[in-house]
Amino acid sequence: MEQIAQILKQTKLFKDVSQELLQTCIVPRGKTVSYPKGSCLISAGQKCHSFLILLQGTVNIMYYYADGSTSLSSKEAAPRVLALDLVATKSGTSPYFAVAAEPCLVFSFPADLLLKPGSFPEEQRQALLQQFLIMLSHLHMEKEKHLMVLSRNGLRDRIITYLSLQAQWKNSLSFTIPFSREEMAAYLSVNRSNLSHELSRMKQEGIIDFYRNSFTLRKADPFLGSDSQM
Amino acid sequence: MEQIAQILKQTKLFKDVSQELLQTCIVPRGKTVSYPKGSCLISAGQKCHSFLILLQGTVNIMYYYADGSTSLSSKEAAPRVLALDLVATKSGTSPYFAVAAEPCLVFSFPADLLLKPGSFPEEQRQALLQQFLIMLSHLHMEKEKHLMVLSRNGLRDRIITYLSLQAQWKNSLSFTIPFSREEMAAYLSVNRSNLSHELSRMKQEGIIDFYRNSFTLRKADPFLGSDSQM
DNA sequence: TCGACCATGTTGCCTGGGCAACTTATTTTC
DNA sequence: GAAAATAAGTTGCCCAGGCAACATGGTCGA
Repeated sequence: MEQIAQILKQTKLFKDVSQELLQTCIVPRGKTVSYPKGSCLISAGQKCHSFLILLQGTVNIMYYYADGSTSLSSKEAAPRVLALDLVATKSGTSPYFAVAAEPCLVFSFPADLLLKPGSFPEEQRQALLQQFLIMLSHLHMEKEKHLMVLSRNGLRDRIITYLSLQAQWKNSLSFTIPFSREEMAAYLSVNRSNLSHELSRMKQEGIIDFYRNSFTLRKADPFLGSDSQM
Repeated sequence: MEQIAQILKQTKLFKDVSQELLQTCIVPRGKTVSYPKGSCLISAGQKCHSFLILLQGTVNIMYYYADGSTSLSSKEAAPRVLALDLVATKSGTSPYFAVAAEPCLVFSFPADLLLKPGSFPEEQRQALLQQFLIMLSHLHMEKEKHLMVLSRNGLRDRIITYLSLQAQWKNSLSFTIPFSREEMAAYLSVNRSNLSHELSRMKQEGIIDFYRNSFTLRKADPFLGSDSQM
């Protein structure tokens, strides 16, 4: 049980909160649920007014469309706060699915513990709200980057935009991405085999180098990477 | 000069703040700048730690790429708070350009007026931060929707996804969109003439009806629109 | 009322990239 | 460590949609 508070403290949200406080104010008011691989932590259309803390496992944030097709928005690994963006809205209605990519353990507690005064020392609560705001804006920037990628039409342009943003974010021309090829293709919303093909071509042309999910940009990339975000 | 406070109060951010308070706490600490059509209120890479309040005019939020191509993220009309998403981040670095689509008048003030205590009655400030959070999450949802649209590959799928989300948002099968055809094409990141063409085809097939920027969905759309967002 | 201008709609050509079918590499299982 | 399973890379076909060039209709100023 103290394990929960311990993992909570590893999240960006709670990093500055004492484990004791978490143990007394948060842990007793939430609950822990485990999800088998493939199950949904959050479904589109569902309302969510609780913070979900991913204690163990990884989840994919995905969009599902009427015709059965899907697309990958992001991949989140424990320890991680989910549903940040949902709890701040009035309705809390999710546009996306959060799917367990591997077996997950999730601790959830009502968002009002943070959003409303009372259940927390007020000063702490203010600090947490501040942190919440920062995390939300961070999440927002991730979406902006994704939009920048998907706004490009050509396959190669999409790849370059994505890799450049990654390099900028990691502040290095060499970096690893969190995706397998298939996931990368889903994130870029392109055909997997074409993606592989184009990557090979770009390697041959000396633009990039890569092995699996490790990439290196070879030529000066179009983005003059100063500091990136956050 | 009181005009400024008056327009400020029309924004979602300040709607619950008295005009007097705005006049004393905000207006004297900010400045007003006018931008000719086509000029940049915010450039990508630039740091922004001020709230920008669009008093008059409209701006396009756009991404610019190295090869000169652009894409349209959104269109904002006065009265409106800009740079919401930037001020919450540490660096405040913008990934996008805010371009005056018509002559604009902008009032800006340091974000710290809200983010840090001192320059505002504390209770008011808390309420404003709360509102800020809601607005940011709203903005975030807009990006989510845009992502859902751009994740679709087919032209028709993109159109349907976009129109369905609009219908859901407006809570009606008939609605107007804020875009001209050209802007709509830019938002959808598709070719304008193909967009027109496909729209016509869809009209002929009885799926939709439209005239200019007024649309009506004819057939049951794939999204079971309950309440949408916020 | 006319002409100029801009937004929207139409047509056809051509290619980028989706898709399927396959090969090769890598990891897992017993 | 061989077989099976999974992930990555390769090839070719073919059509959706980018692009250009043009047609139409709507708006505005004189």
